[in-house]
Amino acid sequence: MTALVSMKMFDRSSARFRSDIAIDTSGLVSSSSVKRLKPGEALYVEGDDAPYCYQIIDGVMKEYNTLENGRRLVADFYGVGEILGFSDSDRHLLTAEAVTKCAVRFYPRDLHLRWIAARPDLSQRYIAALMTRLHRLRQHMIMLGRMSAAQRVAAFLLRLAHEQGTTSGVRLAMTRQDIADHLGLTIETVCRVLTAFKKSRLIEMKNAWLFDAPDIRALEAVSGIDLRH
Amino acid sequence: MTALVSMKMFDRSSARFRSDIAIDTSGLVSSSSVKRLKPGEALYVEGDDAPYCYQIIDGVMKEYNTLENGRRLVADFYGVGEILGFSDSDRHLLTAEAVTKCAVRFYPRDLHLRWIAARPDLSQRYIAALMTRLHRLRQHMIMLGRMSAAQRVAAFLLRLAHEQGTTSGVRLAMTRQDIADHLGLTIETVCRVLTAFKKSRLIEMKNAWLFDAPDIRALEAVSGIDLRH
DNA sequence: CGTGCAATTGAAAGTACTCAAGCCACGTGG
DNA sequence: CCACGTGGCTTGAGTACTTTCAATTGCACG
Repeated sequence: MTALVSMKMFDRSSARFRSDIAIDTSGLVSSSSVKRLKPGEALYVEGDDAPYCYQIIDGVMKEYNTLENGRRLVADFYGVGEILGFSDSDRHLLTAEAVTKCAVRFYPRDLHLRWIAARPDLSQRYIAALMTRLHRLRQHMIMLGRMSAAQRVAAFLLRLAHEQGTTSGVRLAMTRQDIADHLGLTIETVCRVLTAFKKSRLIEMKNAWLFDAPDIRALEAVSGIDLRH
Repeated sequence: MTALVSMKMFDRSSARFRSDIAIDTSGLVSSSSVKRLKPGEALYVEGDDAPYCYQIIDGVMKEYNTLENGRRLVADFYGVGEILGFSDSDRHLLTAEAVTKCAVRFYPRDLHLRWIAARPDLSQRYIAALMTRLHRLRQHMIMLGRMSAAQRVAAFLLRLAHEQGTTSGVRLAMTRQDIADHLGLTIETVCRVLTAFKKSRLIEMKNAWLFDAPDIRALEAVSGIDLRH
């Protein structure tokens, strides 16, 4: 009865569902419940108490925070198997919201932490998961600090293709605004770059939320970095 | 004989030496040694094995990585009491280099981890330290993704003033290039912004490495965000 | 077949970057 | 003691890229 979600540290080569952040929570399932969310519905809000940890069972979620000037920064998008809320203090530092229809399992946060603290091996795993997230953030910082709009969008498309394990029919679950806020760009710039990619045959789009990347190498060349380790 | 360096989670109001990342390492001192570094000297290099953890005894260090295109991103600067190398996997993900003359204590990393794993309370602290660093990175991401050059420089100056606990004679230990690479700007832009700040009396500079901020409020207004929690 | 939201496109403006030169403090060697 | 070289900082001019503001188009839904 161990519904193990293995944690593949620093191995994104086959991370179809980004299981590198996932943690084995089988021992906690007994004390968990499931919540369903409609697109746009919030799971928790910045500043809220953080009594629970959440694991995504189905759908895509995003975490973001809103700045004083009304601008937004989407910290990251999360897919099936990923844990949310585990890296915050006792209050959530970000808002989590459903991008698509979602189902999440949740269980008491203190239980999660106590349960982990009691088992050194799990502490290690937990620490490793935090380090993975730290590493991801660093990669993202490089993007925000040192890459052009085209490079950022290319890198983002590559990430999606990679996660979904395909180069044709890759799904853009999030809006252009979400992408823009994730990449530190405006929505218009995202559109323009996508249009430029289409014109130069780097990608093809059946509709606004589905694209093919016929030549991954070319896209990687545009992105200027490769995200493998 | 407990030379405690307390960890003040999420309390930077009195973080003169950013002790929020510091960890009590008194139990490890016996198995540690001290290394001295000249400015520009590397403590470890990206890709190196990570057999040690380091605690800064004196001086200022920086961690950065270099990109394919030769550009650089300075992840962060670290002062007395802070721990380096603890948040990496078994290989360093960043290069650490002395900004000023430095002294660091170092001890075996696996010992550090095993020692921590054996004590649940310390696991918690370690996890908390990782979360603090995660939070810091997020703050920095906001800067890189959503703030103008002037806002970034203002925020950086405020951080230094805050860490050094003074508004007059604040020391810029790092070069303009380091600052630029930390803020995701060019060296020229950093200079121009500093000049603009001088002209508008937001700061005064005796020389290139020492500044006064007579009106912190005004500087905070320019930065657009305040870094308190 | 409207209505409304999201995406796209265009034109103008602004911001930060690139390249290039000048400045200044400091250390070295004649 | 001073010319010279070096490294880091500053400034200027021109350019490229991204944003802003303003329509327009496209698509899903009632």
